[in-house]
Parts: sequence; C-alpha cells; structure tokens
Amino acid sequence: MAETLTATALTLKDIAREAGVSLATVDRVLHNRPGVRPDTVRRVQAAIERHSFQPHVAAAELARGRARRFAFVMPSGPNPFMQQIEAYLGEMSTWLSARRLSVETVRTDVFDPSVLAGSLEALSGDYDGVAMVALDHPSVRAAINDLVDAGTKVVTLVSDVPSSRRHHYVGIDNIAAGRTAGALVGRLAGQKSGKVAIVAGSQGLRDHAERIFGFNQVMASEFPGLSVLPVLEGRDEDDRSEQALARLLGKHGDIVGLYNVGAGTQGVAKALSEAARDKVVFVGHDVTVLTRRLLLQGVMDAAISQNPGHEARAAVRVLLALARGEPILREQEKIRIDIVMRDNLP
Amino acid sequence: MAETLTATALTLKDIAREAGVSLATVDRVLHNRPGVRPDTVRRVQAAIERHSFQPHVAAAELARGRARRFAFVMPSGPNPFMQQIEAYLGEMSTWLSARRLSVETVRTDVFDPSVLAGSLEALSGDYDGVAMVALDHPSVRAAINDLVDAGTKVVTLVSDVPSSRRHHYVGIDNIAAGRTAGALVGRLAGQKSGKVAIVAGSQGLRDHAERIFGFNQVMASEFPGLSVLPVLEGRDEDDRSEQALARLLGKHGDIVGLYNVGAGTQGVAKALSEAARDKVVFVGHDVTVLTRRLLLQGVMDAAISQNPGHEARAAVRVLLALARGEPILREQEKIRIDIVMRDNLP
DNA sequence: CTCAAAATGAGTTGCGTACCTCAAAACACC
DNA sequence: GGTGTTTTGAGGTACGCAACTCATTTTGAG
Repeated sequence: MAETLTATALTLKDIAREAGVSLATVDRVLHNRPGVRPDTVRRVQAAIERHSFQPHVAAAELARGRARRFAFVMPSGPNPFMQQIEAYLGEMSTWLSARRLSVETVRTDVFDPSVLAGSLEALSGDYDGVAMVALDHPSVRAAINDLVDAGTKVVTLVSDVPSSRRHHYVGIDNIAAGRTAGALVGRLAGQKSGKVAIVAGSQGLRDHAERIFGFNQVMASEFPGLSVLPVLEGRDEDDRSEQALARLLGKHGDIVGLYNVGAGTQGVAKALSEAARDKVVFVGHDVTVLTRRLLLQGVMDAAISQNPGHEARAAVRVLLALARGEPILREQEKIRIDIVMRDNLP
Repeated sequence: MAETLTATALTLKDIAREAGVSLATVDRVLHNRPGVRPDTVRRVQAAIERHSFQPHVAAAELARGRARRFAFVMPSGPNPFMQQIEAYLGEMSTWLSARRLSVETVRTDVFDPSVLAGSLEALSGDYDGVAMVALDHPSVRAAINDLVDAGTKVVTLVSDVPSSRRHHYVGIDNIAAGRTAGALVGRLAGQKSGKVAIVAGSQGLRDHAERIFGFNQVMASEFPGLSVLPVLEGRDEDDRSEQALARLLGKHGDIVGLYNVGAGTQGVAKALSEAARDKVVFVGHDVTVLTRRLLLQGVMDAAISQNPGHEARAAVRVLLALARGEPILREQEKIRIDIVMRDNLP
C-alpha cells in the first residue's frame, strides 16, 4: 500500500561512467558547449534519459556563484492592483534572499509604447529575467524580442503581448473573464428582460476589449431577453465613470445589470446609490479595499478577480525555472479566474 | 524609479567575524547545539539579525547529504478528489527529484480511527514530514502528537484535526464553503419562496457537518423565504443519494434549490433528470470529470471547489519549509474556495 | 602519410554550509 | 592553587556541480 516518487541518488559521475565518457564531456553536453561529436552527445543523452537523471538543483545553484537578477517592469501610475503585486513581491524577500535572488522593480509609463520600449532596452544584458506589464505594440514587441535574443528570459504579466517571442504569460484569459461576468450578471439578475450597462476604461485597451467581447458573447447567446447598452468609457476614472453612468441610469429605468470592466469602481458605486438603484446587479473586477467593502455592503454582487499574490509569485517562479532550465509547472502557474462573492472573500 | 529586494551576499564566515567568534560557534548557535554561553548566543544572534542574514538554502541543502523523505497518508477508497491529489503529486516528480526529495504515498482506511492511528505510528522515525487526510478522533490526535514529539513535521490535508499539535492545515474553511453554497443557491434561485434540499454523505463527517452549518446560516439570515428541508444522507454513494432524493422530489413539488455537500453527484443528477426537474438550482462540490460535464450541460449551476493540485503542491512546500526551518508563505499556501461555473471552468 | 583541427580525458578550484574532531582556553568550585 | 567542567577555536571533510585548463587522442582533409 505504498508508492514512492523520485529520489534517484545518481550524480554526474555516474552518468559519465554509464556513457563511457569523462565528467568534462557530460558537462559539455549538459550545457550545450561546443566540441562534442554528435554521436557522443547522443550517447550521453541516452544515459541521462535512461536513468531520468536530474542535476541536483542545490548543487548547481551553489556552483554557479553569481546570483540571479530579475527585473519587474511595472506601470508608474497609482493602480491599486499593481501596487498589490509589488507588495506581494516585497513579502517574498526572505524567500528570495535565502536563494540569493535579487528582484528589482522598475516603474515606467507602460502606456506609452516608445517609453516602454526604451525602458526595456535599458535593461538589456543586466538581467537574467524580466517580467513586465506590457502594451501590445510593434515597438514593444521588438524590444521584447531583442531581450529574448540577448538570452534574457521574458515573462509578460497581467497583460500579454502574444505576438512577441516572450517565454511565458502570467495572467488570465480576459475573454473567459468577460464570459464569466456575463454569466453572473445574467444569472443573478434573474429577470427575463431588461437592459444591461457596461462601464469600461477604454475599448482601446486590449484586456478591456477582450472582456467586453466575452461578456457580449454570453449575453447574446444565453440571455437574449437582456439587451446590452452601448459601452460607457470612463477611462478608469471615478468622476468620469460616475457622470456617464448617472446619465445612463436617468435615461433607462429598466436597467437590471451592470458590468464594470476596469477601475473607476468608486464612481460607479456612487452613481448607483445616488440614483437609488441598488437592485441593479453589479459585477466588477478585482478584490481591493474598496470592492471588498462594496461586496460586504451588498452594493456589488460579485467581483471577477485574479490573485495578485499568485501573479507575483508565479512570475518569479517561472523566471527562475526558465533561468535554471527547469520545466514549468503549468498547472501551478496558471492564473485562475476567481469569482468572489461576499461569502468567499479571501 | 527602481527598487531592489534582497541579495545579501553575506556568509556564515562574515557573521562569525562580526560577532567575534569562530565559525564553529556560529554553527552551534544556528542549530541550537549545546555548549555556548547564553551571552555568546546573544552576540551571534545580534550579528545575524543586524544584517538579516539568511543561510544559503542551496548550500545548506547540499551539505546535509541525506535526502528528505515525506509520506502522504491517503484514503484507500476510490475517491476521485483524492485520486486527483495523488495524480498531481505524480506530476511533481521532476521537481521533486531535482531537489532530492522523496514522497511516498501510503493508503489506509482513514475512516477507522484505530487503523489510521496505527498507520501513523508505523511511520514514526522514518520520515522528515507527513501529510495526512485525517479524521478528528482522540486516538488519531494522540498519534499525530507522537509524530510531532518525535520531530516529524505534520500537515493535515483536506480535513483538519485542530485539537492536535499538527504544524499546519492545508485545506479550506468548510463553514465558509457552506456559506458560499448557500449564497449561490439563494441568489441563483431568484425566487422569493420555495424549498431547498440538502444531500450529504453523513452529518457525522466533520467537513460535511461544517458545510451544512454554514449553508443553513446563510439561508436563515438572507433567504428567509426559502425553507431548508431535512438533510438527506447518501453516504457519498450514487444509488443511495439518488433514491433518497427521488423520494423527496416526489413529495415536494416546490423545491427550487439543491445543495449536494459531498460525493454521490451522479445519483443526484440522475434523480433530478428523471424527475424532469432541471429548473432546480443545483450546487455541488469539486471539479471532476463528472461535475465538469454536468456544468457544461447546465445540469449543475455551480461547483464549490478546492484546487487539488494546489493542495498537493502546498502540502509538499509546507513540509519542505518546515523541515528547513524556513518561514511559510501563508498567503501562498492558503487554499481558496473557488466558485466554478460553466464559463470559468479551469 | 602528414598535419592541423576537433574531440576528449583528467584534473583542479570554489561555491556555502553541515557535521565532526581535537586541543586550548576560560571558568567554577573546593 | 589545583581540579574538573564548560566553552571556544581551528581545522578538516564532504556534498554535487560549474567552469576552467591543459595534455592527449582521434579525426578528417589534402
């Protein structure tokens, strides 16, 4: 009734003996250094695979000497979600220093492609890995590819640049997030008919556009009785969002649901309460101090959330695994779309 | 615009010099070995804290020599959720062997206190850490405490034994899970009045009892119009659950919601469909092959889920951190209550 | 066959810690 | 002041690998 996993106590020396070569040759193969005949390479690799040999991480880490340096490129604005990510990076400091890893945070204007691209280029050569909140733009894409070509491991965070050659994306599928929001609004509203409002930062932002797309998909296919009103753009600002929504609420008396795609939550909540329309189902994004309060008060009904702590840690782990040449535990690093309601507030 | 975390390149030698003692003495302090004057201990600790020195994990690991052995004590029955946990442990094998960690799975009858306690005692001395799915019973509690006293690190998994001196619990808060289920059933049902059914494995199981408690709490306080029927006990078996539920559905024509607390999901779904009562809001637990299908078909409306992969990995990481004397990243190891609906199926 | 280039062997050093031994120094007690 | 005990120093070895040097062997081209 017992099963054992792992624990090969093999070392490089054993592999060398097995393959009938010297330690030096095994080392050359392992780090694809030149000067080994293809045939010999194959023999060594065969021996490695035969015993499914894994170099001892601790020994490798100790032997390399120099510490690994990672950079996190984050937006300079006062975005609470991004601040949470940075805070969670801070909480890892003990973990990081016990592994002799250094993580540096670089703040820049990620919304200006040329500024962002410039910041990325400035990092070249100094870091083993870079995690970035990036805009999808040709010059950013080029900067990312340059980093990759220079041997730096690159991870996109929260917002992806799929057309680049980045090694990994740590973040959610925003279309699925929008679909989830749609399903929640539709189901929680209950009614068969009525109108639904959407407040977004800007439809020009990739993640917002994707969320709206997913939301509309679900509304059209599953809640045909609910009609979606044109998207209000609030630029993630409280005042702007409030005014736009107040106007809309005044015009339509039969709004039963509201999806707030980005920030500006404070303004949205204010517009709702001042219009005394607290029966409207209100679904938004992210768990912050504010949305937590709104959920507890019953003003917000659900928040779609991506765990910032998980994103911070996943980015570090992925960069480390990439740098070490270890496989990535995809299941572990995947960021899930959390539905947060009052009773499962984290 | 840049901030740096960590990367003290200090070594034990530096600390020794700082404290004006030899390496041997620092070593004695670090591992609380005897033979050091209290005053000297303080001086060394002061030096360590002054520089917030952290021993290099890789070096420590390498120097230990012997590999760490962990045991996972799992239920012997064919529980799909537990099988998933074991499967995810299997996926970690590369990660484990690169760190020279061995994980052994021991299957036993965790529902029989004396058998479980016996299995635990049999592990004594052989392992650095043990993770277990445990029953809360005096003799189990005693066995756990014995392990702890013998220096073994102990983590309870999925089901806790809070009265024991186990070092950590990896699992969810079941009362909160029940509350979440209640909120979902209530909200999704929409109606102001009607009846709600509960199917559980047994009210004698701690986690089931806690879930029911939380569920009733929410129903009573937030959905006074919905009346909860007496709990059906299906012993987590399909047939039993089906028959019990079929009878109940026949008796009450106004059932609008159903909470399935444990397994037996297949039977519950069958009873619902054969009674042609697919309008009933159906909330259950865990994402398995079956519940995934039911969610996609619209038979189930939501599943409360705890991520088995996360639990498996968290248990290993916590055991490792405990064994190394490292701090635990509580935020990371916390198991969240996931609400899974069709559109955010993982 | 000759010679240069390529491939390989053999060896060294160092990473930072754990764990061990033995001798020397400091201390406590009578 | 002598004795025994406690505390401390000094040093060594080992862990598994990275990274390097240098000598030697093998290979292929002409």
